[in-house]
Amino acid sequence: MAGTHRRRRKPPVPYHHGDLRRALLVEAARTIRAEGIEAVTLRAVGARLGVSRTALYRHFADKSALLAAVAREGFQRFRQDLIEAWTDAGGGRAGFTAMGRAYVHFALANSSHYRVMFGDFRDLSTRDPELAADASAAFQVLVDALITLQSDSLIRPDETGQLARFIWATVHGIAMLAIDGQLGPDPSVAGALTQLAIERLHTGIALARNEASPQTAE
Amino acid sequence: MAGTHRRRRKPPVPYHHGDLRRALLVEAARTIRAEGIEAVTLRAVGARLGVSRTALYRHFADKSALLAAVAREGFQRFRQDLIEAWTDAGGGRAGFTAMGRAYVHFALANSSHYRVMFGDFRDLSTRDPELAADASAAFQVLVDALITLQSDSLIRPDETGQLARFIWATVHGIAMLAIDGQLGPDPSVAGALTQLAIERLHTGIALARNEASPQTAE
DNA sequence: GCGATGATGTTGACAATGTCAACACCTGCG
DNA sequence: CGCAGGTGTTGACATTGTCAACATCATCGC
Repeated sequence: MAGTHRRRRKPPVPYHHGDLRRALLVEAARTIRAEGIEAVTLRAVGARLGVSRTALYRHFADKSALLAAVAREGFQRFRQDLIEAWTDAGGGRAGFTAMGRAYVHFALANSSHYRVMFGDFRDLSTRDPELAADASAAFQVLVDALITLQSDSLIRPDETGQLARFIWATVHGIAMLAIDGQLGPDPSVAGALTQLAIERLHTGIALARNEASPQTAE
Repeated sequence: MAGTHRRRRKPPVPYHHGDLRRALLVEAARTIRAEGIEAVTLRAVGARLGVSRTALYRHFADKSALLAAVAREGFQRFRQDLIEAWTDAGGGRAGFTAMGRAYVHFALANSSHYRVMFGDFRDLSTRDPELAADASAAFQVLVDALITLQSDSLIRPDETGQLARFIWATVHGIAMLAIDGQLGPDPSVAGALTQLAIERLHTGIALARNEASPQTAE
C-alpha cells in the first residue's frame, strides 16, 4: 500500500483532528440531550473527543459561542419540523393544528436543546448575529402560514406579526411550563393542553362566520 | 441608662445577627433585581451583610434552597398582584383583562425574579415542597377567576384546570419571550402583544352568542 | 526539497465558586 | 457556673472557564 499518506490534496479537511469544529458541535449537542446542559463542560466535551480542554478556543470564541452554534443548529432543525408539519397536513386549518403540535413535540422531545435555544437568547444572539437570523427564519414559518390563512380568509386580517407572536407565545408557554415541570408529573397533560390550546386559539383568531371583514372590531 | 442590655426576652429574635435568614432572603432578592441572578454568589451576599460565606448554611440547606425561598416570596407577591388586579377591576371581562396585564407587568417588572420562579422549577420544588404550594396558590387565583366567569356564563364550560393552563401558558409565553429578548428591542411590542393576546384569548374561550351550552363543541 | 508561517492543539496557571470539616463564639438553661 | 447547642468563621478542596506560553504540523514560496 501507499502507507500512511493520509488525506492528500483536500483543502476542506483541516489539519489535525479532521473537523474538530463539527465534532465539538455534535458532541455538545449529544451531551445536552443525554445528560443536560449542566453536563456540558469544556473538559468533558474535550475528553470525549480525545482532545484537551481549550482546543475549543481554536474554533469558538468561548463556551457561549459553542452553545450559540448548538442553538443555531437547533433552530434549523426546528424550522424543518415546522415546515414539514404544515406541508404534510396540506396547510389550512389542519396545517395550523399540525404545526402547533409539531412545535410542542419538538420542544418536549428536545427539551434541553430547546432550553439552550430560548434560555439566554439575548446574551447569545448579541454575540452571534447569525443565531438571530436562524431564530427569525424559524419564526417566519409561522408568519408565512398565517399569511396564507389570511389570504384564504380563514383567520382575521390582524397585523400578521403580532398574530404570529400571540400564537408563538402560547405554544412556547406550554412548552416551557411542561419542560420546567410546572404542569405536574403527568406527561399526558401537556398533550391534552396543546390540543385544547390549538382549538381555542383557532376560535380566537378565526373569522366569525357572519362578519365579512371585521375591521377594528371591538 | 441600662447600658447595652440589647434584646431581652425575645425568643423570635435569634442570636448573633438578629435575623440572618430574613436578611439573606432580602439581600438575595435585592441582588437578583439589581444585578441579575448570576451576581448572586454566596460570597457576595455574605459580604454585603457583613457576614462570611457559609454563614448561609446555618439557615438554608444550600444555595438552591435560598433561591427556592426567594422564589416562594416571589410567588406570594405575584399572587397578591393578581388578586388585586382582578378585584380592583370588579371581576368579569374587565377583571380578566386586568389580570392578564398584571401578569405580564409583574414578569417584566421583576424579570430576574420571575426567571428564578419559573426557571428550574422542577429541581427547586422537589427540594422545597412549600414552593410548589406557593406556586399552586398563585395559579389558583386564575382558576378561581375562571370559575366565576363560568358561573356567570361568560366563558365556555370547558374543564377549568385546562382552560386556566391554556391562558397561563399564553401570558407566561409572552413574559418569557419578552424577558429573553426574543420580541426584539422595542419594549412597546410586549405591551401591544399582551393587549391583543387578551382580546383574542377572550374570544377563543367566550361563549358564542348564539350557542346556549356548547357541550363538546367541535 | 526546504524552511518560514500560520493554523491547530497542549500544558500550566489562575481566579471564582459552592461546599464540607474543624474550630470558635455566644446565648440560654439547669 | 458549666454545659449544650445554635450560630458564624477559617481553611481547604474540587470544579469550571479562561488566558499565556509553548509545541506540532501542514502548506506555500523559494
